[in-house]
Amino acid sequence: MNESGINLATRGADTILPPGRLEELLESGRRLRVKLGLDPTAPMVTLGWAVVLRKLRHFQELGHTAVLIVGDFTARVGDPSGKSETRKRLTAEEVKAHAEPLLEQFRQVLLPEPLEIRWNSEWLESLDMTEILELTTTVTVAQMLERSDFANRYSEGNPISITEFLYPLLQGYDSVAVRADVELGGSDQLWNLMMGRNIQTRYGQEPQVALTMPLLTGTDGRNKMSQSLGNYIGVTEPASEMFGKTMSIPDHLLGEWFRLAADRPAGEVDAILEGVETGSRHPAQAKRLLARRIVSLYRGEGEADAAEEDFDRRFKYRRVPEDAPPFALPAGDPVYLPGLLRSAKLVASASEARRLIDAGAVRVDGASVGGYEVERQVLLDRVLTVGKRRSVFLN
RNA sequence: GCCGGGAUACCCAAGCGGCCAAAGGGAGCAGACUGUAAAUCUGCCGGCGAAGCCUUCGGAGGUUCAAAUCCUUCUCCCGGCACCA
Repeated sequence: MNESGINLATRGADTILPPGRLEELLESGRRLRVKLGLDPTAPMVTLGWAVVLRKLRHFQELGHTAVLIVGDFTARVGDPSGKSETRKRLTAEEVKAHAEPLLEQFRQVLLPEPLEIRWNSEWLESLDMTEILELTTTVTVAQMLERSDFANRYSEGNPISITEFLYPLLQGYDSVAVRADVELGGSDQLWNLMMGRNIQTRYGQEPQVALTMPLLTGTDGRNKMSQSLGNYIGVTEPASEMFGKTMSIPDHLLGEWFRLAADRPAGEVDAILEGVETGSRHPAQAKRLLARRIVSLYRGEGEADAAEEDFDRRFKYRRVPEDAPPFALPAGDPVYLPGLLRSAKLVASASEARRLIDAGAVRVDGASVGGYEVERQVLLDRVLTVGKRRSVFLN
């Protein structure tokens, strides 16, 4: 194993425990089994999830086996990590609805091989009470309560269910089931990953290395990226969306995003940041580069170029977008615009449409519309936009 | 189990018989300025082919010309006490 292999494996990592062990494993020349468990709690892979997925991919690139565990069973238990209250438990149906689309997206980030995809219901569903009791002997209540999330909740008198105590045990058992050498996770997963080590030891296995990645901050620049907060970019989003959303992130996220979202090596990131700091590189230019890198990763360079051109047309030169999806202009003349905007799904309600028309935000081929009634002539084969981001081509 | 406090729009939070589609803040959307950054400023922020009407203030029922506001009841949350240990 050469130096650069270790660099790739550890690039961007937050914590790697125990110290030195990962290097040993990498140098051993053995093909490692690298585990990443993701609970299908939401239907989309965001750039946040992609951070750990890309880390897994790094190991694939080094020839190691990616063992991706779909936590279909654990999603029904509810991970307490980082939570100030009990996490919602998903039903088997919800899990199933999420899992299929997720698999496809996982494959989009990872290499086709070496890849092993496992569902943890495979071994967790059939655990009997004897084995569960066995599992529970590996931790004490005091150890559980050391975790900051539990500690806070306990001291504030908030409820902690026994189910939540079980979660890290089950996740640890996953490591036993797949014989993991390394387990990856977000930095909020460190405790769970360390529990995996305890449990592996209990089952006579060599304990895994725990490698955590920082949690990616969302497009709002404040909270970690999550689907429930709406501050995310999905890996399946169209190139122009990805590009535009990236351009809208606050400047202070540049370094973090270059490193984690665009997956660039530290040296390159430092050079760019230095350029921005010394004024030799404009922040907006750096962000363009970032956006192009991210889009290239998931859509390819061709689409990245096209997305940038589209971005310029739309926002820099304020021209009408070329990729506006078509929408069939309904019969009738004149056209009742609020109704049209609603049925074209550019707005949620006709009331909202009226307000936006009043505010001058609704345009036909770039020209503001004054009233609610518009002649058919004026709309046919034109691009209708609401603000800068929403548009349709009427035909 | 008992006593007390509470539940208001996406979130926080005022209102406590008519002037309430409901103050204020945050988030969000649109506009100005920019670099779709930050900061700042302006407007909007339940629905409806809309001077009017309809639906909303935890659920159900009631009082009243009139209820987010008063009464009854139910559900859930918070504090204290008791029970248990």
